[in-house]
Amino acid sequence: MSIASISAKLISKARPATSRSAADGNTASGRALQKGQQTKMAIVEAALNLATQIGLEGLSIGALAEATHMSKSGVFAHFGSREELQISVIHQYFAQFEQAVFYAAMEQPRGLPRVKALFANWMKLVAEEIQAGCIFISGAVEFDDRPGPVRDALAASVQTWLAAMNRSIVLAKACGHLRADVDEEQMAFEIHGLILALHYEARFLHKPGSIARANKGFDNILARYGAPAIS
Amino acid sequence: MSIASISAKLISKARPATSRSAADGNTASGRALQKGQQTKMAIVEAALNLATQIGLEGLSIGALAEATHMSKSGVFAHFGSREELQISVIHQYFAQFEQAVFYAAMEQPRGLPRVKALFANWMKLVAEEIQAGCIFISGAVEFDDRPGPVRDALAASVQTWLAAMNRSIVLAKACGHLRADVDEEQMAFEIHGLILALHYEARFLHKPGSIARANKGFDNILARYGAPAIS
DNA sequence: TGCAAAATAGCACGATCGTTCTATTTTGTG
DNA sequence: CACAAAATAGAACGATCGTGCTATTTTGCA
Repeated sequence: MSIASISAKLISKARPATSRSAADGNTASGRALQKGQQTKMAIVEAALNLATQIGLEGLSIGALAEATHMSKSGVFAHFGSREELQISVIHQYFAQFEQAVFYAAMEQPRGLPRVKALFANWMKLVAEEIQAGCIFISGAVEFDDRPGPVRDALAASVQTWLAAMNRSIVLAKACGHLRADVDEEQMAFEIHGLILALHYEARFLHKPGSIARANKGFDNILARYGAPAIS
Repeated sequence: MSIASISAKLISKARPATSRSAADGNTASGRALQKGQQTKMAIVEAALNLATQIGLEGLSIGALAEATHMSKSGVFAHFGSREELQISVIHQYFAQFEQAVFYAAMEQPRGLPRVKALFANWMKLVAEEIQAGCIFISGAVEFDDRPGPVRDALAASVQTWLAAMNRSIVLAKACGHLRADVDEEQMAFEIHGLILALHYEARFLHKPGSIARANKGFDNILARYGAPAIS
């Protein structure tokens, strides 16, 4: 059994297939149409674009209706509530994140190369998000003391990703690519800090050179935690 | 001229003394009353408590009026606009931050002891803010693409603090407490990342052990950047 | 103790929000 | 083509928001 399948199972937890129609949920027979699903996907995509810029909380159905050239109620009917819309956006973002960062790195062999690839992909995404904004970061601030299903969905997505990152570090240590006394959680924590500092200093403070500093920070971490033979 | 005075001048940039009254600003003669200032301070303090929990954007005049047992217009008259209220909250937070983190560390001798004290005070504050929330972090997300005077005030406060932190590192290097080839900006960046990771993982994810990891991360940074004699 | 000014309250406004209800249009299939 | 179901639109609701306008109360000094 390959590591890829293990980690894939880890990160891609079952989510309820973006519940079909409105709140009451297709009471009638299961005659499956498709136009609705199609426009729903388009709405979620537009909502994701809006949410990355103004945040999940700033996302309003009125603005989304205008962006999609639809009526408010037309948009609303697809989700049944604003919370459900926000959760759909989170799932959509997670799917894209999973593809761009996680699966793209699974081509690398397990161990240090995969850890490096995960970080590189993560960096690449966040670097793009200096313009667009990252809802894993903005959402954490918006919902850090606002309990409910939106917060739960967001925290679950983030934790799934961080657990996958952590697991790749554990594997790298098991492969002998890291020092035997490495605290994997500690290493993951410090890497997470680099990403957050990049997002903060580049996106909010417009500080130049932040990308290079995050990369340098990762090199420093590897120099400390890497096995002497590899460094 | 002591370092303290230099750094104090650096961090405590002139701010316009919390402009007296409402928007039109005391058109009449300069007869100085005091009751207004007093209640205004109380309002700002209550507003800060609200803002740390629900964010600067979530801060509403109605909720603030209820919290202070005043009328909406009574609260509003002290600021003239919501933006001015938000700016007052930022200045208030900055003043408290300055006192608890910066000035409290100026007692330590320049160099590594002062850098350690600055980080320790910063950690102590953020650790408390795991419950309360930090508007330097939440505000950065809320205003990272919302230009205007509120964003300007927030960015100025944060940059003032980060510059002070940076300066203490420069001094530590000049004192020979850090390696001669240390990139001070890089070191400050990595420290900032530890603080952000702590806030994220502890406040949003409720992950235990985050405080210890941030402290360990700081030790790791010192081990890498510290002068060999001190380490 | 008066009296002007400051401080506060009360009320209403336009706008926007999420949501509900009821048409109307569009879709897919018998 | 017809017909039922799905998809969308339209209008309206109660609530909340920031803000302006007008009393009314409170304050501090002559």
